Amino acid sequence: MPASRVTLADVARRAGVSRTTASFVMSDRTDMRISDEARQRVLAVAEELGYRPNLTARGLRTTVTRTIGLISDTIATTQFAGEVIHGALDTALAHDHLLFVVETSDDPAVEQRLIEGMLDRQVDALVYATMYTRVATPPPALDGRRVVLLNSLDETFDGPRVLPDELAGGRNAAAALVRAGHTDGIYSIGGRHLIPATPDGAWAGRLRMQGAEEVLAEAGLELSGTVECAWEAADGYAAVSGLLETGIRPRALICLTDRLTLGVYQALQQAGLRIPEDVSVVSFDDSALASWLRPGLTSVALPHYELGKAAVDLLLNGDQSRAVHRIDMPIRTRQSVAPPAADRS
Amino acid sequence: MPASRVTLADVARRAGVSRTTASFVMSDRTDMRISDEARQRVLAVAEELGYRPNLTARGLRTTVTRTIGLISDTIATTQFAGEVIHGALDTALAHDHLLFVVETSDDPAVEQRLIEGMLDRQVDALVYATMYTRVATPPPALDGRRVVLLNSLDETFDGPRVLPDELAGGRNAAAALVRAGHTDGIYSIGGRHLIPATPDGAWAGRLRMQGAEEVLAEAGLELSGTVECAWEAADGYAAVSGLLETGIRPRALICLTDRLTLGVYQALQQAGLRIPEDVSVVSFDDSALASWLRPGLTSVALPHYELGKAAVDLLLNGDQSRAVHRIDMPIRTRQSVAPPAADRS
DNA sequence: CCCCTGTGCTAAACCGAGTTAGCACGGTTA
DNA sequence: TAACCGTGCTAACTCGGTTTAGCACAGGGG
Repeated sequence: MPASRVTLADVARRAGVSRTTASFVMSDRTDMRISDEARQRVLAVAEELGYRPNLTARGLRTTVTRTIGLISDTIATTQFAGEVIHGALDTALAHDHLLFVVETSDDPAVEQRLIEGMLDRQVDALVYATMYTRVATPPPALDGRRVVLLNSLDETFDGPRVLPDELAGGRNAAAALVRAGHTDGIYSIGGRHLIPATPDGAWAGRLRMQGAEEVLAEAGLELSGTVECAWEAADGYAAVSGLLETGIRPRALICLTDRLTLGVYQALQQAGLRIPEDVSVVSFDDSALASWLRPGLTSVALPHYELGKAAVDLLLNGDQSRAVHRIDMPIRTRQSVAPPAADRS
Repeated sequence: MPASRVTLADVARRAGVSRTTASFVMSDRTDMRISDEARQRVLAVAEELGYRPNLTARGLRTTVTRTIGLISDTIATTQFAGEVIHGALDTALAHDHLLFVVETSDDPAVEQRLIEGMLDRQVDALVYATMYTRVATPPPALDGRRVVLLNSLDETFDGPRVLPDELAGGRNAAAALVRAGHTDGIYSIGGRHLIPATPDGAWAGRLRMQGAEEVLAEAGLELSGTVECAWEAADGYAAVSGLLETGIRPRALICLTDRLTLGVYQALQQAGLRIPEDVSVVSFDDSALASWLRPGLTSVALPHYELGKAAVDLLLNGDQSRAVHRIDMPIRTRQSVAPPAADRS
């Protein structure tokens, strides 16, 4: 039974002091003179009764609720949001905050309702997140609030933003191949994501490719080719099948997502090519899939957890500066990369 | 700028009535006599000023916050929690509620802190969820609260529980094969999950197998064999490779998870067997993987969204009866099931 | 003319904290 | 001996709503 909660008044009464005194003791304020004896008495009683301040009441008076809103366009579809929530949650908890988690499904009316709902509950600050990196502008309802943008390219936003460091990620992918000794027959599968929906390529795609090409150039190398295609499993299968049919025998592949790589694996294995003995494969995302594949897929991680963590950290540290925080994309090494076979040089 | 909010007092003043009257109008209470004229005036002013009640203040007085807590053991690792959150969120929103989402990482100390945090914020009710079905008992801190258990087998719990209907799911899987005309060479890969950690099998495994065997028996059929193994990708690969090496040529496989099936696909394709022409495959989970695989995998869905939805529905309908609500596990038909080839009967 | 009933409204208390203003007391100094 | 100061505390107000108790007035009946 939720036996009616112990209030500050209960504590004060039992300790023989006024509510005011009890309040000052509990909030540890030193600008008011309280005898050490009274302080100890209040603390002892609070402990004994298991007093916990009612944050709703406190919130009403102080307008701070120790609560943060996390607005996302999508939660379910991808593993993305799960990790972001996880990172945000852990960080919030470390600072004694809780999270309202909310999903707009990219519907402005829903978004409006959800934001109103959070403001009605007096959230202290908000993370405005999107599932994948794109230009996402927070609605006017958030103007003047403490907000951090997660995964948004909105340059006009006047506050901190958190983004994955895709350029460095691209460099990490190529560096793994260079380190293994690859010098030629390196192909990119997926490329910049030059499909009708994104004719100029996806932001992530452009930066990943740029990073990869930088590293190759620094080693005096270059890509033998790029298959531009969409980033789904079927596209990876088609891309590599096509490559093999033209007689090309790649020695290393930079695939732009793990999903894509699922198809790539199927195409390579169907053609009797062994990973990594015949062909090395690096990918991006480090999704659960990367560890399920055989051999385990070496993949550059999208730092979802760290993105969520960084966003909440910025909010709780009160950082309102207009800066872009790029989060490292570390490579998770598994078994899909090996030195090129000597007999085929 | 968050221009200081419009309060009920503002509305009352402008409408020329007392706060009491304004309050009664806004909360649409009929037990107090308000002239239609006054009512209209208040409503018009509220609309004009864009009045929104401060739910913190209301919560303090009424102890209802229109806020629900969702406690989960894990969020990030699986797609599970994402869908559960999604379903819970949608349903909460439909009833003008918001969700605190929280993850315990199965650490009782963390769980305790999180529950205290939610109670300090006066949540109205809570969903106590686990990532996969197991005996999970809510801690004493939740005694006497409105709680729904999601995915827990705790028989001692005195309230509603929500579970996937695994027995019906097992029936659905087998029925798909029977419907396609399969009569023999049907094997189960994964079985009851009889591994050292779960020597009696997993709850889901037992029910899925029972359901499948029921349906086969009703059609006068039976399994040609079961490979008991763990439910990861590598196990699926090993299981089917092993089967094929003994000279067995299965005609249909019931695989107990999509992950497992990923390995199964690799083993079959490596052996030159075509799906579904040579071997039909049904699976469980309907994860994203099922749609990524080639050919698309027919899979019995774990109804995560519906579980979350049902749990919140029960909470908001005030249902406190001690009942187990089994949620349907519908089969998602793709391309991995076909009639058995005639030439091999 | 008084009493009664119904209508329409409001004053004031309340929820549980935080915060401001100031009081009582003892000791020190002029 | 009064003025002054520091110490230790509390009364009362505040936040923005909900809720209880009851007041003022009009109209009808006896």
